[in-house]
Amino acid sequence: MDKTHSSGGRPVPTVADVAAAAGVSTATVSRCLNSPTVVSEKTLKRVMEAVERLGYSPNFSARALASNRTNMVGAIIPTMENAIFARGLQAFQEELQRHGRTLLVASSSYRLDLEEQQIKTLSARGADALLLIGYQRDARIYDYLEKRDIPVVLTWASRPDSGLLSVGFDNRKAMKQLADMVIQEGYTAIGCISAETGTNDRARDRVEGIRAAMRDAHLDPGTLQLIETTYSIENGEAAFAQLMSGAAQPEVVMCGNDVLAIGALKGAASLGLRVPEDVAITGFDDIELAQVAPYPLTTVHVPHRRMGQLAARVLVETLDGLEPPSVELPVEICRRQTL
Amino acid sequence: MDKTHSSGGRPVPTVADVAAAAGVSTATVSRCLNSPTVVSEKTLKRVMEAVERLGYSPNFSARALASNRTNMVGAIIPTMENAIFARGLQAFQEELQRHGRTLLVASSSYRLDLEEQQIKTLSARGADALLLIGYQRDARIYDYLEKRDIPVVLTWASRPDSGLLSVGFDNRKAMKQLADMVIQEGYTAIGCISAETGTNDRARDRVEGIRAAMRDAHLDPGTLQLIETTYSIENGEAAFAQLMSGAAQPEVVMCGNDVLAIGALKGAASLGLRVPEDVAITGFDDIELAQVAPYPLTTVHVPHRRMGQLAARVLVETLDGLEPPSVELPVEICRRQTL
DNA sequence: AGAAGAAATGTAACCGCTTACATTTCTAAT
DNA sequence: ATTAGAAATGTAAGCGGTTACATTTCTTCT
Repeated sequence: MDKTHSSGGRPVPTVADVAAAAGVSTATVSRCLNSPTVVSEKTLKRVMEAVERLGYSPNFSARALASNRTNMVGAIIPTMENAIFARGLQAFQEELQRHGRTLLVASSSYRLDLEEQQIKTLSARGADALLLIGYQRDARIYDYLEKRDIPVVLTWASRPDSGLLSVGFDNRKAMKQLADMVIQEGYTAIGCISAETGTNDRARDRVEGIRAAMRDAHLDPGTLQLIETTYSIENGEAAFAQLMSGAAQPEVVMCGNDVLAIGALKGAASLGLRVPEDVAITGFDDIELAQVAPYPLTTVHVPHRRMGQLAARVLVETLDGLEPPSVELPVEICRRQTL
Repeated sequence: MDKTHSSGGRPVPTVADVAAAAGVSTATVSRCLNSPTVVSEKTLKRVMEAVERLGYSPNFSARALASNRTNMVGAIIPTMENAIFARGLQAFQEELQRHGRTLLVASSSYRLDLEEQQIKTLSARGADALLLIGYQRDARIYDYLEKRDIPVVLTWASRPDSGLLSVGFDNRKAMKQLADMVIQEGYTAIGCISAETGTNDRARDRVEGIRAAMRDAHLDPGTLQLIETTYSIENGEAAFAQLMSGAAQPEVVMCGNDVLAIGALKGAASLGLRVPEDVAITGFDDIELAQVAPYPLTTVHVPHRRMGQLAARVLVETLDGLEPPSVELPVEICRRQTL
């Protein structure tokens, strides 16, 4: 297929065509498009008319090659199926769009090896900058990105003293706050359903927050009944059933996220347990589901949208040569009916 | 900043470096990477070792410029916040990834003008192909894309006879099927909460499906009580309240999607109405929410994941020069407790 | 009017890769 | 051994922009 012609149409115009049409050099056309201020009013007008008339739009790859910037920003998230990531990503994308950048997406399925692969793919694809979730990954990856001058923003976590740019919140502190409240209410037999803590720093930090609260209250953190499973309502339900069938039934089940908590809630219903009278349940994230559930869920509200938006802003500023500081966003305990 | 050097590191290697290291020409290096079969076993090995040793990875923009393909596929969806799009997009992305393509994302916020702008942006960014939602848009856009040889797949709808490639389902038929069932159950006073039908062909077709069912059953489609609103639980609740406060209260409220239906369900609860005894409610999409709602929702199940995956497959095939046919996916009525 | 300096524009090298075409090397048949 | 044809490799011309540097055209001041 002849790539300069579409079926029966005329060739796609290039700078040279515009330059010829406007009677100027290609350099001037380029300047009109990229820094209109350095060009005279008159030529600008003439060139822009030619651009309009020919329906010219600059070839992206050529521009990227010559200027060494793609204006694309990559995001690597575990999965868009999780509403929290979808929401954060949407806000991220909107803010990027506002700044003339385009979003490249890859997903890791919560696997560190796949994430590393995606990081390489997206940087090879020319992403100018990257958004990543959490902080846990091989140090060599950070080296690789630094060597390539690809700025990174970490989200969904906060590492103010790591030297890495982040826009997120403190998972440990947030969960500890919730656990403090739980313990304050008199609960001592605590169960926890978490995502896998081995490969997921957010999950690990949250569990750690519970343990810290227990220590503070002179409860033995060793008594925490922890079940790790993967993200789904069904798994939450199964884990809940398992917890409640153990020797020492917990009085409260703290879940690593709302989806697992909804599963626990379903589990309680099918075991005929009243919530919170027989067993209290808490979540994390405050997704839409949390408020619509049979019992409105007590959970931790995370400002996902704001996080995505700020992450974009911070990256764009970095690309513009500034050095914006990391941001730690506040979270809020939402006490509803399950505790 | 010196782009060939990172802070203190060595320059990023190019084909020329690899060629020199392996003692071959740049053409041979390129061939090793792109069509290893035409190169001799021995040189291939030598070149790949050099690639490995130098940590070479081809410059994306240069490759795109020279070969006129970016291996990026764009998707323009209303918003990722809607779980159905997030889910479909995730499947789309996974399948693209499997075929060595990367996903570019833009969002239109359900606005046709923004969508058009995004289409232009993504094609200017070099997207090799595009996924779009629905079929309603200016004919000139299809011309534009055809002129640029950018294949498109339409999803979330089915237009077998339009000449456009689509992987989707028939919204009208699906909703009619549900409405047939509703009418079969003896309901005649029908209300409907829909997304805006003016700019959303899926919404329009679904409402049309209800009307068609009414006509078939000799009910006057003019009696359909329709409220249009935008996507959110709150709006669904408000619309429901409005419907029920009218002179002729509907016996059943059919909603354009599950989110609106959940809102209606909340509305019913706060009005003290029993579902389905006092008023029946139906949804559309079968998102997770539908099964967890206070009353499990009667709705239409749409195979979002499968749609996203097939859309990717069809686009990749098209890019590979094949001419895959459009696909119309079956939907399934999920009768649960709200009807 | 003439000169100095600023502003606008032009020239052409370069970005890193692919690929058409030319050349060399190998294979196998005469 | 020779040679035609196939296979492997090399040469170099783009791809379509950007931008450093050179040149021309304005201003403005003496």
